[in-house]
Amino acid sequence: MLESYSAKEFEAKWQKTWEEKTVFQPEPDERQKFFLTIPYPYLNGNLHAGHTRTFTIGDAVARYRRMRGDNVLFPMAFHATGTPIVGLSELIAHKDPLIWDVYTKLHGIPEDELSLLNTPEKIVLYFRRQAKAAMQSIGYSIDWRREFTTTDPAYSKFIEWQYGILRRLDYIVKGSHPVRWCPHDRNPVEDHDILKGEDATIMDFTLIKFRMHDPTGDATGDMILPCATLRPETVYGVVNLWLNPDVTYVQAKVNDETWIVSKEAYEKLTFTDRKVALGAEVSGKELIGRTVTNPLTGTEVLVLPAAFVDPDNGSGIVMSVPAHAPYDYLALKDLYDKDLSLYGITSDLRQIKFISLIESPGYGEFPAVEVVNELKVSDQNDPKAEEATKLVYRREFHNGVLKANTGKYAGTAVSKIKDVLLADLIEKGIAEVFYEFSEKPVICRCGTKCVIMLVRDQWFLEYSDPEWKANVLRCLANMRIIPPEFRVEFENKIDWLKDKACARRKGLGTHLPWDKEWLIESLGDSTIYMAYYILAKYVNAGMKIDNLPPEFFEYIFMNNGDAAAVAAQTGLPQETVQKIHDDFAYWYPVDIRTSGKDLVANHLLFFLYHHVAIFPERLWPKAIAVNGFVSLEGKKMSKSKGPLLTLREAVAENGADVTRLYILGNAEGTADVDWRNDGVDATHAHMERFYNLAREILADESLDENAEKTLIDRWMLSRLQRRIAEATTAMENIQTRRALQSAFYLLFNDLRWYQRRGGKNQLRAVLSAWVRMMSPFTPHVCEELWAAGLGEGYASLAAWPVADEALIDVQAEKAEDLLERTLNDVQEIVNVTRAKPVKITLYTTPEWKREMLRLAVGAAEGGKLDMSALMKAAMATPAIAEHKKDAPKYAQKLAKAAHSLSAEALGLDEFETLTREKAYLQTALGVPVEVFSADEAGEDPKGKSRQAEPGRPAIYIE
RNA sequence: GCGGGGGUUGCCAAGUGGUUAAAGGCGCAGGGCUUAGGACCCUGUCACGAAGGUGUUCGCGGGUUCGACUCCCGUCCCCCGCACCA
Repeated sequence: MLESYSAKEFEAKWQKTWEEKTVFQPEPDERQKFFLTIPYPYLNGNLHAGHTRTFTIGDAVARYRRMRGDNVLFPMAFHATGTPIVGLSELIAHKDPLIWDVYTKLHGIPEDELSLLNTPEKIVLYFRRQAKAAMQSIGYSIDWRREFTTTDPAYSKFIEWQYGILRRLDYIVKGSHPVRWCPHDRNPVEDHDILKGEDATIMDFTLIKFRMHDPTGDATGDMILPCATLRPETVYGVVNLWLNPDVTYVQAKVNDETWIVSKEAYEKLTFTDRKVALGAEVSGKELIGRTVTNPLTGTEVLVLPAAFVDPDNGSGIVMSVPAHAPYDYLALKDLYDKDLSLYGITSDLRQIKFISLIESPGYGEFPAVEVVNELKVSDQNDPKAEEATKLVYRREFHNGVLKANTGKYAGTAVSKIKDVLLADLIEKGIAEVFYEFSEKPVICRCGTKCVIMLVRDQWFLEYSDPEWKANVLRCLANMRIIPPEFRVEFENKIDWLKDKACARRKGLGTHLPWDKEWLIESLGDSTIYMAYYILAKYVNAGMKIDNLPPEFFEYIFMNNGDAAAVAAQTGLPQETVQKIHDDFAYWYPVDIRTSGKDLVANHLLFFLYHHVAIFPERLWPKAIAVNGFVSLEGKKMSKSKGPLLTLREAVAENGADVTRLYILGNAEGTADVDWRNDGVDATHAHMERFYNLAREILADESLDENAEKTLIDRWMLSRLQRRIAEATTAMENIQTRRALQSAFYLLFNDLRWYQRRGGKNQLRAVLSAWVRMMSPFTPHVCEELWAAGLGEGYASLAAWPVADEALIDVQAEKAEDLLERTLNDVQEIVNVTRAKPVKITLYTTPEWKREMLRLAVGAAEGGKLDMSALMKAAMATPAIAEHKKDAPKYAQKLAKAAHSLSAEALGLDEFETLTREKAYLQTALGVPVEVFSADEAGEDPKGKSRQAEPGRPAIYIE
């Protein structure tokens, strides 16, 4: 009896062996090096199936490269800088019920352990241990001598050095930017801090400053009525202003001006960089009926009442452009027959002429009017007014062009005008920017309504710098991007990237060396840390670098200076300094970084930016591979809401190899893997079959590899070469699914056919290649099998098989094809006729049809076949001429298929093949089988032999 | 809205101009394995068909072509990213 597939036992055994025998701890040598990195995980929870996918892809690639003879460095570390861990420790300390649930149920942490994690340090330590154990439990070939955490003091030293360089290069500048802000917490809010309004984005409105003259005539008494708009160009079409008569407005000192805005708007202004002071309240009613001056056109317009004006949106004052804005048109229309004398308005509002300023195809003068009529919007309170607004906005934005009445902007596309105009208006002092949420309200987890805060004197990484950008694009152009269609995505994102705030007040991390109040933002400290892996080995071995000067780093990483000088300055042995320097020179640059696709627009971009800024071109990264996510039974995984599958759970339930095989075999590239239990079970069953078959082969002492190779032996070896070639190509392109299809599933089927056809002597040779091909994917079971008699050393270090062209045997493959096709044809006839055959006769093609096919293939051109020419040639061929009765019919058939004619079928002696395999055919069909050539058909009761064609024997079933 | 990816036979998923009714897996059905089997092996799985055939399919609607799942145009739907957050 065979031992059963006991993954748990031997997986642990091999993991221990790898570690004890330091199998994956590379040192520089004469081999080609390969440095592979994967973004380290953030330590605010356990590793889950998403991490598992990215890491396992990386591990498979590392193992594959290793087996191809490269000296592979695959290190791993842990990310802890930033704010979430601090927040988490507080929530755990307070036993926040939601967090408690998430971490006990989803992350599977026992309550007593969780309750101890009440400081950031304890969390980091705990999850670091968990993560490492999880990674070891799935068998990653990581060099753990190099692990570190981003909160290590030595790492901080490295980050300080890096930021010193960036500062020196003038890539770090000061500026201000708007953030979502919680007034209660006095802190920016992140997505996961938000209770409601998570999708809200910050939109920049233009405030256009309409001027209300002081009735006393003193210009210093003028007041500003700022109108917030997303379409500043429409200032040319303003015919009145809207105020809500039921809203309380306030006067406010804003810098040196007096503004009138809604109370809500005033509150928002206090969070901007303006100097503000609250003045008297003033009701909307009082202002209605006054006139104001359009600051751009100088036109005087009336302030009118409208209910749609929301005091909590913009300034609470709206400019009215009825030609292009449905709400404005509707509100004005609503006033036509109203008595407005209580506002002192007696003029006929119908006299107000609309001003059209945008030309767009499909619309006339007043698109707003047209759309309102088209959608039958009744009034400003009709929900359809919203739809009408969006419709006009969309069409005008994309297709609209400014008309002559916009002066120097005439002819500009609406889509291009905003930034230009805004800059001009600001320059003229008649407009300002005002930030507003796209969705409201936005509520912080503490229950407070969030505002937009303008953070001043913030440190920025100047990613918009044109030269820096150009260098990153150049770096990208020389890189390999996998999958290739993601290259354009990278290009777009580089183009789009703006300056990024790189310092924070809160959280874990490294202080800015020149401004200690600030902590370096955590994405910014994770950009060139792959270089630090080289150093980490020495730090872990006891070297102290906490007080090392920049010169040390300069020498190690930039080759500036010399070992002797650095040794003298630092007190380190010169040998050590030299060794680290040489290690770095050997291992760098990064040969490939594999990552989830969520990091494309942030981390991976910064990774390129910082490498380009700091390192010389020869040390820029060589390749990036991007992969998709993992979903669970079709549902998106969520760390905070579930469902969640942790790496440890997956391995505990299914074993390391099955987990790896499933995750690598079910999707590749940016497609998501769907983790489904029935699929995992099926993978488990396959794994077991593989193991059992392999054990059977290993136990079979009758195999004689040196016996003369039969057709089926040659076929098997031929197929094996093809599978090797396919899997190799796939692995070169990091297509794990495709690689596994060939290396595992299809090869499995090939082997089944081989055995079914009586093959056996090559089983061991096939198994040897098979186990080696599977080793990057399912390393434990492969070690187990390898050690059971396939070879010396470790499967992990054995040579990846190389396809041997000489073993590709086209004849053997064609013969097997013919056999399989013939069996299928017989089967089909049997199915259709529902006959119970007692004897089957096969007739292989007559020679003249082969001649005819040969002629036709030669004569076919551009998918066409000239029948008369073919027949002429045919009749000139004696072998065909003898069959002139049947020849035209066959020629016709060939002509019909002219576009796909192939000489394929001519390369095989079908009669010889089928005769030789008669015994197998009889076994497979279960009845006696006779084989004739149609040229000597013998007894042919139904004349079936006439149907025989090249590649397709005629069949007669009795 | 912008950018990227995608919609294939019950499900997952290959396939980018002809050898494709369309790989492989799962599921399902039938048979075998001389007790059982959720183990293994074989067969079938779009429809019709008493001779290997024919018909209809690849989100939807058009077009190019001798020929399209594959190319072009339009349209609908789904997923990811849009930042200061890891």
